[in-house]
Amino acid sequence: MPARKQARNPGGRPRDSRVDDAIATAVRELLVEVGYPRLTMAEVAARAGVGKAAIYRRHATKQEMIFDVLLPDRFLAVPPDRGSLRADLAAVLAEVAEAMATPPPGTVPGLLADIHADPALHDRFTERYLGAQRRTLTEILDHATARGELTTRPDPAVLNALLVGPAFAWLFLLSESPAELPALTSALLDAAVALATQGPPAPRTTPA
Amino acid sequence: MPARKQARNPGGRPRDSRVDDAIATAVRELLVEVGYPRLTMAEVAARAGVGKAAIYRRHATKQEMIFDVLLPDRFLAVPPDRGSLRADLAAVLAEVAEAMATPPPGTVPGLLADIHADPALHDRFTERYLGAQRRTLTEILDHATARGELTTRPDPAVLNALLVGPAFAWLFLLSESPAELPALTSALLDAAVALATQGPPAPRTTPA
DNA sequence: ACCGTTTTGGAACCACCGGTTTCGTTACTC
DNA sequence: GAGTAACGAAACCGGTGGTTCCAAAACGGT
Repeated sequence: MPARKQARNPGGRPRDSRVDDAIATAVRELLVEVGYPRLTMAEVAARAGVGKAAIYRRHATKQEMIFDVLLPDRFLAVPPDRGSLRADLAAVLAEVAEAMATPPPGTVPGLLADIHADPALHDRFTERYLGAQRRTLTEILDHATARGELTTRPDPAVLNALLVGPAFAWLFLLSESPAELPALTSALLDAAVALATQGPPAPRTTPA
Repeated sequence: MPARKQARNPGGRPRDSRVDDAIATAVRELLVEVGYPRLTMAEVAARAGVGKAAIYRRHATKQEMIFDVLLPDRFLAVPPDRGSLRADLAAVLAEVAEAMATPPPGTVPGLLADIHADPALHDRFTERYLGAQRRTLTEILDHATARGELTTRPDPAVLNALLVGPAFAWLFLLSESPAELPALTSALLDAAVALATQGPPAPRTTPA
């Protein structure tokens, strides 16, 4: 049985918050140095200067440890209304792009593989990350609709895939440089907003 | 030192091709049943009815074994000219989408994580997969340019990210159903072709 | 001041994994 | 028939994830 995540204190020694920070820092450093598959719990403990027991008291498994370090609770807050559909989408897309581009290249795919392999992790990811993102996009669409910027209201999931997907493929499938991400997302946003305001493209004249 | 991949026979017992098939089948089955991270070489050997030595005689590591099984040499052949930009793009996109959607959900992210962690694998992936895809897209753009379907010629890597990315995110980030992939890619193609033929969208009137 | 509770770093422990090697056997070429 | 290499099976090794135990230390309640 994995260790519990939250042991409430009616008494006894409180947790040392510097241990939490040391673990998180060690995980981030080791992800950069050895990559996701070669990260070991023993090395995290050694790097952080803590015992393995202190780690397992906070995180049940290696996968959850990395998940917790990379996706803290305060991920994707309520979106501020920036006055236009494009600005709103640019803000959330920039936040997602930065979250994907910050850890070393193999980290996000590795974490996704573990998420797909473990139903419990998959559920946590769905609520914490996808749910928040869906709510954010829905709110952005509400604002755009109120402004009259939309001719049709797209499905949030489809919109999410269309916006985040290219940056995703750019970084992890093509292994291209994060430096060129802003240009890619900017062009993508121009195209998406143009289509959304002009209505869907005319049906093609040549048969498929 | 890992075992060699190709030991040519001037004499001696030839390789049993049924062993190759048994290994590939076992890998595919086990990927479905236990997922990428929990696939073990011992179980592949047991499932295939084969000794571990026979596997390592063909594939140097577990990562390369899965890579070889999932991305055989004959991946992405020369693209037939289907007469229109949309049809050409639809053909290559359908092929890529099928390759991503066929193995179980965690497989592609897991393989990508290993590819990013191992420079040798990364090189093989870049030439075998990305190189072929880049050549295919370049050829498609040549045909479209000759037909006068393009106002500006996009960069193949950007085009690749814009086309494949949404399907990528749809399957592995959002964990949505592969059944709805054709609708997603079809709408995406309509939009992309409309933009490519009409020229880039008009610059936005509201400031960013 | 004392006691019970909990966390601390450190170390030991276990089952298992990836990878290599060895074994006797089998199938093919020269 | 001699030589060679692949075959299935099994043993082996270093290392890993995860669990548990330990004595010391830090806190709240009384």
